[in-house]
Amino acid sequence: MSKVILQIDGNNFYASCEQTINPSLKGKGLVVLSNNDGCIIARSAEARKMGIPMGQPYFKLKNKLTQLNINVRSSNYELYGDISNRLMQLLRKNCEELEIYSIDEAFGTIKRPKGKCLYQWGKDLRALVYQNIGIPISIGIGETKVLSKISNHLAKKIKNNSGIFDIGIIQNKDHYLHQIKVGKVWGIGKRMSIWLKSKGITNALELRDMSSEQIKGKYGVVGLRIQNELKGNLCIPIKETSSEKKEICVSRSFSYPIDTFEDLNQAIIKYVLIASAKLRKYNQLSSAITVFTHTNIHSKDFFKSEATEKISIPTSNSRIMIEKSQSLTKKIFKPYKKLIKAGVILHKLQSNKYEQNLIFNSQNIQKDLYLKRLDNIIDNINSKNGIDTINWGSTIIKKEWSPSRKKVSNIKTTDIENIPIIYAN
DNA sequence: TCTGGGGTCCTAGGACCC
DNA sequence: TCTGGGGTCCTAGGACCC
Repeated sequence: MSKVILQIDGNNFYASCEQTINPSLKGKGLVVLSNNDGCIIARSAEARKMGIPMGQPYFKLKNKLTQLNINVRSSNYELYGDISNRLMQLLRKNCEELEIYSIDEAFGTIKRPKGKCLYQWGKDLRALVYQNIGIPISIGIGETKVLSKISNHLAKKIKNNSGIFDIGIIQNKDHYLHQIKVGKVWGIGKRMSIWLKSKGITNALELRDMSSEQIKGKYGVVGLRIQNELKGNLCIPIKETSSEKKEICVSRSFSYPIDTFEDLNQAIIKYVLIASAKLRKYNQLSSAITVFTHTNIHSKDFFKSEATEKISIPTSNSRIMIEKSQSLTKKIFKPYKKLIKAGVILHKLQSNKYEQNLIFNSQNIQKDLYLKRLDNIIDNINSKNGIDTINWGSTIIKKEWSPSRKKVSNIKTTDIENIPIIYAN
């Protein structure tokens, strides 16, 4: 028995989620848009076949989508998050280890009975997931993360293999690695691709067999690790327990450019509240906060601005965070700049297990406790009734610049009223 | 007119220390 | 006036991921 790495992901995840809660969309052209209905971030298989590209701005393709009769949805992250949780629970039951890598993707491990292909095992898991969650998945199997990623890619690419591929059982992998373009290898992005191509390296096979010295010289341990993984040596381990977050970022594009301090300030306060609520949810504290904003990145006079402040006593308290952010917002604001986006980053996160008390000032202890209780009450109410149910006075704002989601599916799996009814024959 | 949001890891270089 | 060598910690920024 030897351990193998599995790489499992939901096919066209956001589109599949929309199809699951609204089966009339199944088998049809469908795209899902990013926040603010900006870009296309997911496509059903049918939309893909019709030639709709990924990541393109919606406005450029609006007419084409209408012509082709393709359905359009704004993203509904509450729904996708809920389906993702259920998917991961099911995968965890069926793997020995599981690392949740993103909303639609996980790495797992299982033991391979000596010399045995895991095709049937994958086929059973796939059927189980489809039956319970309603989402089609692909399964890639290999000796390392990089190889299991390639396997998953082949699982999708090669027809008639039911979304499963096991490269780990193949002795001579050259034939398959040759088919994988170097830019498709996990960890090789745009920059590294350009450099590799300039050295005559165009596919995964050539990357595996190129000079280690050369890649190490240019990209250090990062490059070397990818090459080693291609050779079948495990260098990037499975991180089973979802390690604590290192930073939390909340940022949004506005529905139209803003240029007043008041608008920026209100946006930042709102993002600070969302970020500090997340921090409390993860039982963490932060000791540094950054706020940033910028104008349109595609414009000639692109302007960006950011500022950071340390927090001497790590906290997750909304009010303290708002106070800190206020001076930062003043720093980053510049008049007459057409700002299209702003955000907040909380960093230097730590567990709240060892939270320091304000031992030097008994009045502060009282105030601290009071603020914590207030945060808890607001969090509880908002988690049950929606993020905006109770808000701080400073965030009661004119809403026009808030990101727009015109085509959001109004069905939530978290709301019993919205659960689809299925009639048995 | 309109181009997402949220992360991680690594490295170089500065600040500081002895 | 001359001004070493080695170490750590922190930060900004690059590159990558989904």
